[in-house]
Amino acid sequence: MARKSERNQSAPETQGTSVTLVDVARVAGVAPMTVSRALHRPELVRDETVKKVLDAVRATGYVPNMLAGSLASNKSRLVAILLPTIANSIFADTVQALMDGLTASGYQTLLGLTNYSAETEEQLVEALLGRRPDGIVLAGTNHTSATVGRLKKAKIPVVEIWDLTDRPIDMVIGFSHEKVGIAVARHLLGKGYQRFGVISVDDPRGLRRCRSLIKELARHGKTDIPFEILPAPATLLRGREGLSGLLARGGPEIVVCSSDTLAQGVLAEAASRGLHVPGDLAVMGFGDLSAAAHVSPALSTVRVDGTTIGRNIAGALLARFAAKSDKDRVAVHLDTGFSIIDREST
Amino acid sequence: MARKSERNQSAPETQGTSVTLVDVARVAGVAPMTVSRALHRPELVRDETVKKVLDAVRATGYVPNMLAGSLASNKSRLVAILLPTIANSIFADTVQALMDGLTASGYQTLLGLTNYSAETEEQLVEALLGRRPDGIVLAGTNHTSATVGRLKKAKIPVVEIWDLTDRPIDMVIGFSHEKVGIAVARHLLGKGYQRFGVISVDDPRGLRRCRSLIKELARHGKTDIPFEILPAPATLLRGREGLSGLLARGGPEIVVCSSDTLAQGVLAEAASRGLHVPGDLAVMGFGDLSAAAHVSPALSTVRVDGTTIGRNIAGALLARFAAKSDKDRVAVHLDTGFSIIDREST
DNA sequence: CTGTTAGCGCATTCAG
DNA sequence: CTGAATGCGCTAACAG
Repeated sequence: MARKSERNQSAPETQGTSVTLVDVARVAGVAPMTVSRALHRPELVRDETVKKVLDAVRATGYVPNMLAGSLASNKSRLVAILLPTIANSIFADTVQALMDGLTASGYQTLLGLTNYSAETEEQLVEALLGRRPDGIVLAGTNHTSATVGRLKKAKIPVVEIWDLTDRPIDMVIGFSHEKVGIAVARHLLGKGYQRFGVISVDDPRGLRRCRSLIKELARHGKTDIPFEILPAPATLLRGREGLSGLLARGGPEIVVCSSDTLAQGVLAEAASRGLHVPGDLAVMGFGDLSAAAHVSPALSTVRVDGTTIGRNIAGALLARFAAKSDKDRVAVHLDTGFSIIDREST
Repeated sequence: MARKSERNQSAPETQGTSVTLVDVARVAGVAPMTVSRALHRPELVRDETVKKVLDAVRATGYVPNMLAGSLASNKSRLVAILLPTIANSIFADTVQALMDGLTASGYQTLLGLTNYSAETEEQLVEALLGRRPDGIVLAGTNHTSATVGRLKKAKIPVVEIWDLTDRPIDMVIGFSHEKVGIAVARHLLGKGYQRFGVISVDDPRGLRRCRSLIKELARHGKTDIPFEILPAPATLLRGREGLSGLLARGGPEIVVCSSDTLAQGVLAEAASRGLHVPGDLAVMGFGDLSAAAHVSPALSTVRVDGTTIGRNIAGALLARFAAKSDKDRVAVHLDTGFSIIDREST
């Protein structure tokens, strides 16, 4: 069972069995270490030698084994990202920008889907940590204590996103869902609305936005707000169901939705019932879906800039990766804010 | 710089520096190999010993280093997935089901976004192959020859999805976009439509569906079909723009869209212009978005069951992973089909 | 059922 | 600028 490589050097790309650094080194007529350097730190190697190595790489079809590299260097160039779901994800823009930033710097992405379950998240964190990622990104700030413990012990940069907390595991980049609720309530009250309706899917952050809204409304004397909670994830159908539910409970003037997707469903249901938006019914959404505000000229929404958030996350991680000493470890606690886009002119 | 572990065994979970198998073995009073077995093949170890090991694992906070494990065993338990984009992805259900299936079997997912570029895909494949994934999933069948070469040399299961081809790299699970176009054309002609309009984003598969439709219409004497092509990715705004464009070129009776997202945008634009669907304007979409068919009771669509596709992909990969000899390597070339859901009763 | 031996493929460290 | 030695943490294969 001779496994040492004795491939025919004159027949390039002929074998499937793994080509190693040693093979490349032999073909190039240099030491393995020189190949490694030529590939990763070419400035330390004479141009001529680099060229020989590169030719040998092409000739052999060598693909560096990053498992071995990561093990030896104790750096994986891997970032784990944990999201609730990929369906209709409000995180889409954030993830896109984050991954773009990481990829541009040579990092790769491990994805895990928690399905809104802190227990699932715990298992995923445990498993993903086994890959020794250089950093990890988690949606939200609500984790089991075991998860938090693991993460703190891992001694790698952790970014909790799309939320804020006073007791972050490490870094936080997000905004206050309570503030969103309050801001929306005040905004709508300021516009003179009297009869409210609220629709949310059963997502922790969405619920907090809506509950905060309802609480703020109560503070202004508006109580017993009809509130429809539907199963996650948010879909257009859920939005339609939500509006149907609200209408059955007496039609509101304004419907606030926990997400743009839901709001789109509400618009669809309104259209099919012949309700004019915003004349008969005003609708407010929430999200970073690029086109959300364009669904209907009449749809208002809370806009969060996912692309910027994603870039900031990538930036925060890359800065940490580049940090030499702990002195360089900037603390990131970023309130990314949000804005209310009001399309209405009632 | 002593790096060998000499942690205080009585102070559990006290250190961040990596706990290794050897540490656990020492605490448990067994050999390292026994720890490995107790963790991965407990049926080969006496229950009592397993228990000792598990206790030691908890006491030390050990997290197995899968980089080392993968290197030694030549199995990474990693699957790479390459998609065009994560935004409004028509693949969402597919990916969700695929990842669920893989996760349930202990596999983890490396994600890469190609942005609809075969060159980007090529670079990603090269980089991801460095992690030595046990399998790889690619959206579509259009790849650079370098990509194909790399993939074939890698000797791992490859699944091309959401399309069909006569010359697959390895396995294929998808359907014919040409057939979709033809089927839609015939269906709509059969319903008596005369004036067609088509909207697509600049996505290879979407374009093929639409071009096939237009070609089939031509075969039936309908030529010069207005065709709006907009920049990817598909958004609601693109749909609105598309309809505006078509209306400027003389209103069609029926608008066929390359995706449900686009169709939703068309519905929104139609609503804001006071056009009744399907009375004034019929709309046809395409996708696997769970709620798409519920946007409007009047929206027709081509339905592809992404969840089933995802399950099949996971199944095909897992079967390959389990295959002992090449004899067990089932060839998978699966036409998953599609169906036309017609909501209209003109 | 458990232990021992020998690497997996690479990068760190030091010598030249 | 290049090379040689050493080991990252784990598991396959074999021995007991």
